[in-house]
Amino acid sequence: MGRKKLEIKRIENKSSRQVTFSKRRNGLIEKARQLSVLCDASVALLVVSASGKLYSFSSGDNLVKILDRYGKQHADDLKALDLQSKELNYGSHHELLELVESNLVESNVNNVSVDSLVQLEEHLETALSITRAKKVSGFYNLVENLKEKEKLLKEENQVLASQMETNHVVGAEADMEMEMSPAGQISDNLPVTLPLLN
Amino acid sequence: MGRKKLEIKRIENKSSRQVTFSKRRNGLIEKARQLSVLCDASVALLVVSASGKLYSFSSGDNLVKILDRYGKQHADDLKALDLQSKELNYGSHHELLELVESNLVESNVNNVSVDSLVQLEEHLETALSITRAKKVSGFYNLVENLKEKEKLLKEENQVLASQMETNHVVGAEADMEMEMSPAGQISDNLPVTLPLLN
DNA sequence: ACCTATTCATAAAA
DNA sequence: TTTTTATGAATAGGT
Repeated sequence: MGRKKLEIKRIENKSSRQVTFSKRRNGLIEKARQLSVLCDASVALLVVSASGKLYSFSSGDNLVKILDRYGKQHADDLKALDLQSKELNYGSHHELLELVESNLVESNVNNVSVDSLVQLEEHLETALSITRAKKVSGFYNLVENLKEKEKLLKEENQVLASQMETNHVVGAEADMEMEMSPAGQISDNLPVTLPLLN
Repeated sequence: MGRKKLEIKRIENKSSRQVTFSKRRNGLIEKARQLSVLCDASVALLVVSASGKLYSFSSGDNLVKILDRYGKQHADDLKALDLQSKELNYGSHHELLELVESNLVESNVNNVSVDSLVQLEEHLETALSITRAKKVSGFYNLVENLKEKEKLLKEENQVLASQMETNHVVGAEADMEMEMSPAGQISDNLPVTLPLLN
């Protein structure tokens, strides 16, 4: 939207690249803000210039809230995982965040040593790691359980199948169709409308 | 930039808010892409709709490095989830971490303003959020697949069981032990050393 | 930074 | 949702 149409490829001229970056970055951040306001959405935007400077926007709610919000969509699954109440402990995490915020506010943007900030950051990271690790292990447990169930069900199928074969021999009657369907493949052809077992 | 000037405040009409969200979200993501290409910048954008859907863009693309960093022990699982190539894009996250580290080291623990540290912390949080959100959604997919498998296998069991019953009637022979083991309990007594099925 | 000619994004309507 | 179209916004190139 300028004097000329600009191809979307890396701008070679360094100074105009710099200028464009500056302009478009501001525009992008403003657009992000507008989207969050107009549509009541959570938006987080992060831009790192080629020279390494960082710029960002994040809609009112801090990122913890954004995550929570994303999580609510899957509340039922989380409930199923039983991760929401006891295993996960957002308490300390949250307290840390508050601590950081209040410290930074009270300090009036100075007075706090860089060292203590670094320490706070480390604490934050630790809290995040713990939280994350617990969540991940919860997922892994769920997945393990499901895999185990799957395995057992397949074995059960196996048993039933051979049982049937025995009956075949004894009863001298056969259902050829069944023998054409090895246990490992039957599932692919099953109708999806059969009633579920417990 | 439409037929009318739009005030930047929450759009009350639900359907036009939805439409606007859809359009502006696309526009924002496209702008983010353009900025990253034109100016050789790293950009990460995360949007969560009011209804909880997650949309994101991120410009980096060195997933392999992140995998190393994130933990080799999870590499296989991520591979199994098929998250490593397209869906997940940990590039910017990794770059950010490196950036933060180098910034903090180079600055010799002073010289960095509190503000910029705060900003760095926010950026880190953002990167973590994006990474986490994507990982979580990957897990959900895996879990869904496994549940579906489980369902099909149970149905298969049902079919086999009723098939057996039919044979029973025809063959007039029964294996009492089997009838003592309802499907739901067999699993508890199975050895855990059996080879895993595919 | 500021200035405009242009191109782009998008509000409203379908 | 997607398309169309009229119009307001963003911005490329200059100063």
